[in-house]
Amino acid sequence: MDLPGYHLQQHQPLVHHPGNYQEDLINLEGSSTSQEQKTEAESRLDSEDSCPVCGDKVSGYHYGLLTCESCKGFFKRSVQNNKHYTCAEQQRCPMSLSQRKRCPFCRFQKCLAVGMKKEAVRADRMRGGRNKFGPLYRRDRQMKQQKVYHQSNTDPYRIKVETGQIHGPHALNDLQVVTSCISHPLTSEAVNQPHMYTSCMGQSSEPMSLDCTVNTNRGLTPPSLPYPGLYHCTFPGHPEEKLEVPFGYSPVPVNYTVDSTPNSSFTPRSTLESSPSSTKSLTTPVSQAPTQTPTNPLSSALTPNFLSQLLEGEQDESQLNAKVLASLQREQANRGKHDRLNTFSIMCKMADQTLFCLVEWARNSSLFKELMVEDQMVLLQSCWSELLVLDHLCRQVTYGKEGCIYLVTGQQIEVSTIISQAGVTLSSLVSRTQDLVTKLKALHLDRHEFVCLKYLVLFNPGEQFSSKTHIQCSFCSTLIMFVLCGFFSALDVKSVHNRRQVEQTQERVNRALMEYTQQNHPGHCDKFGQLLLRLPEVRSISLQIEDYLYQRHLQGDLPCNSLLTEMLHTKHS
DNA sequence: ATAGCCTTGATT
DNA sequence: AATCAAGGCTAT
Repeated sequence: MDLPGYHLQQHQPLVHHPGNYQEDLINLEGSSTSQEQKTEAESRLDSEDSCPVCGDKVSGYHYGLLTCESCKGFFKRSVQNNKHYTCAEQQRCPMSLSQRKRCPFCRFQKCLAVGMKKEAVRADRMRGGRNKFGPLYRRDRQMKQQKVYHQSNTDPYRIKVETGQIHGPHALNDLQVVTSCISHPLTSEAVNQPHMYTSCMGQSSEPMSLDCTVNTNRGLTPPSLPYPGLYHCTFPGHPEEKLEVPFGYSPVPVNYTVDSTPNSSFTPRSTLESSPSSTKSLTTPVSQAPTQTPTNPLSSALTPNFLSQLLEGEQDESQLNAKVLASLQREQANRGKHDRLNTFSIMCKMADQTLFCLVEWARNSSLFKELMVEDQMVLLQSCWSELLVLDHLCRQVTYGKEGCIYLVTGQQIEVSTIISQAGVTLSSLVSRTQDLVTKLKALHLDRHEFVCLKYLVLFNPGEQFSSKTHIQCSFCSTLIMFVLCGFFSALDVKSVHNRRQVEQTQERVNRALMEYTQQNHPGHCDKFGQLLLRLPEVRSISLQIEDYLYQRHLQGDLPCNSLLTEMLHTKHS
């Protein structure tokens, strides 16, 4: 996240939406009678006037969004005094005007969850004046007005488009921001609107989180490690529409594009379709290459076909956009008014779903399937964040407009918005990622080259986890993988068993990339070298993202039950 | 510790 | 000069 994008570089999470993100996000208005509509309108007004934390009367914008006077004071005291609360119950205490005093822990968590920003509490205690969030408040107000206007003028059967933000249940730091900006309503209207600002701030929930980086949080929120172990049951957070999970038993890969148009070159194919031919060709020793030298497994003649095989697994972007967007909207719609995902959380969800798709992509790859399951897992655990970054980069190079980040949902967020709201870490990630995007755009990276880079990253036998530590650390992840995959035999994931096989595949892809660039860009003498030179930066960014996400995770900012969290846990534990 | 009201001061 | 969000004060 940026996360690759996700990173949000989330938490793209992006655009913020100033509006109420609660309402905005993904709201389906519509199907209600006039009477119901009136009720909804009333409740909407209520929610706009009520504190997203406790429901009390809002007194103005405080630390990022509209809240009541008491929660403002509570939040200020908590942050200024670096309070560490604990919950005597299950950390799910109800928060209302009458009960807000009962559990400061839950109240503070709620404050963070709805998007109150610790960084808005001044360390120097200077009074008066305005802070850097002033413009946000203004935008939020504008968005709300627009929203009201919109609501009163829209077809009831239309999905609202507000932009929601994403904030994590707790304040997120930087990433959140990124992510957050996601707009809320992820409707098509939101897409392509550079200013999705809206909801982030919204009182509601939106959060804008962004970086809380600095001390604010630390300590306030005990690390809540979300490992409910629910994973194996429903795999929450992942595209429900999937019928299969990665590594599923079924030979048929998930087909996102069931209803997709066949003409897209990105249209994914089922393994059933592709495997027969691809498997053969991929596994076939190079002997067939006529011009090839004995020592070179890859022949020029084979390259085109080889590359086309690699491209077969690529997913159609528009379908991916729609799928992720729909999934987020669905989740948001299923949440309570004050339980909406904040920007950071939305970004994390986006990253999580993207990750899920990438795992699926790998799993459906003929080359990857040749590896033993244990090695597949080692490789994925090792390169997942790099794949996310690469995926994000490709999206930006292909669809991103200048100064904007194109999210996996198809929405766009202005980089400046993210930077202005993100913390140091997140801003740095976004900047580094955008710099890389600029370089790749200059290189005119195309799909073939991109897919080769993905494979090079995937088939990197470089660092593996090792030994017992890994076994322990990766337990959750491994468990999930097994559940998802139906594998029950590989608890002893260590390093790649068949290193040579992985290396040979990597070399093969490398060779294909080299030949491709030489053949298709003869004028660009060193495009191949230039592309490879970007990988270290991808690696670096991915590691920074992992660190960032892990920190947020320790603060309890990451949504629970996500593959993303499990991957992080595996690596960091 | 809470929360309503007051003061402050950069921005508009 | 008016705003208004941030910090301060203080009765409860």
